[in-house]
Amino acid sequence: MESGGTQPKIIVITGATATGKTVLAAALCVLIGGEVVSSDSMQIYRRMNIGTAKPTAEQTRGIAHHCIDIAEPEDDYSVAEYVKDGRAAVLDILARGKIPVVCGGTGLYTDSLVRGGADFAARNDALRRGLELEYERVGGEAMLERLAAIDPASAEKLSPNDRKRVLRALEIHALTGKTKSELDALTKTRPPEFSAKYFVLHYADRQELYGRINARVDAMLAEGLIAEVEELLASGVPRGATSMQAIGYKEIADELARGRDFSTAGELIKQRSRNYAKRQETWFRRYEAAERIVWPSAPNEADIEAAAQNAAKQVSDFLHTGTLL
RNA sequence: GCCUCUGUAGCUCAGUUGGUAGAGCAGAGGACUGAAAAUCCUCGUGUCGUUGGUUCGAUUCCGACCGGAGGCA
Repeated sequence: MESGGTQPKIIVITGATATGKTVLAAALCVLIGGEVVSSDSMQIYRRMNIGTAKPTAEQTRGIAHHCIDIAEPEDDYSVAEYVKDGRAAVLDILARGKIPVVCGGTGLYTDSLVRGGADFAARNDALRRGLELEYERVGGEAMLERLAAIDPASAEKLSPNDRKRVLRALEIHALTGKTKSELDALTKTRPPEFSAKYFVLHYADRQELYGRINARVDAMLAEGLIAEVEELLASGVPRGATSMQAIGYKEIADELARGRDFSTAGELIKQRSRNYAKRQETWFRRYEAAERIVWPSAPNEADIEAAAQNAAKQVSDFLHTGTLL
């Protein structure tokens, strides 16, 4: 792979919710002269602070954080925009001679940024609406058959119930004349835009993770998550907005409209967060070359500092090696 | 005290006109290329409340008992 080696190098810190990404990223940046580029699909939105566990002033430790608070909750932000915004932030950091540390739990955002490239068609709302109506009318089986006729490779991997993906594949074809599998193949053949060193955070066992998540949800509720959601709704953010699909927000919004039983809603939020963390873990399995950081069962400041020191050393090795494939 | 309904998977409930049972949710695992904190796929043995009876055979029918809900006094 001698075509590699010219890509700018960046660092990635990821892990399921509540694994301490934010704190570690800041500690690492302090040591290596880095700046954080968030790859979190919900911290993007302004006025959504408590429920997205946005880094607090003392957590950032004076380190610049990019791609946070860059959209309004009523906007429907997406990966497409993120790749642009994140890329711009990374290049800017690099241009200033600093090290970009991409930190966040949204695997698609992280990997899309690293991979780069924008061969795909941007989403087209009018077209998508039409496809959705069509899906309602003829059903998933029929839509999947339609996809199979033009792009059998993609169709084979999808379930007729996976509405989003079936429609997106159809949308890509309608917009570009090319199939999704063709475009996928294209992006796979060319090297990623950035050469990234991944660190993935874990707890020794799942129960530990779940306990952390549960405690964090309780803390969010205590810090005023309900009021935060009420304010968003009062200011006119529609309940169907992408931002309102965030775990913690949709459950509270539902409860505000219904019984106002916030302890039940809290349990639901914990459960959904646990489900989400599991999905994240599944996603991270693909990072075979990643450095895994496993926390001791009750990590304290010293543990975090030690992990940061260790990571800093690996970052330095990474930065000084020639080509990495 | 009497009457009615009810007791089946961790939870909510289906069901078997008698041949030992199945959905949703939870849980576990997996996928994921511009909506991703989203979306989707796979995995279901549990004394069918307890105990007698009828029967070749009962979770299913009958009786008693024990929980639960409602009604009448």
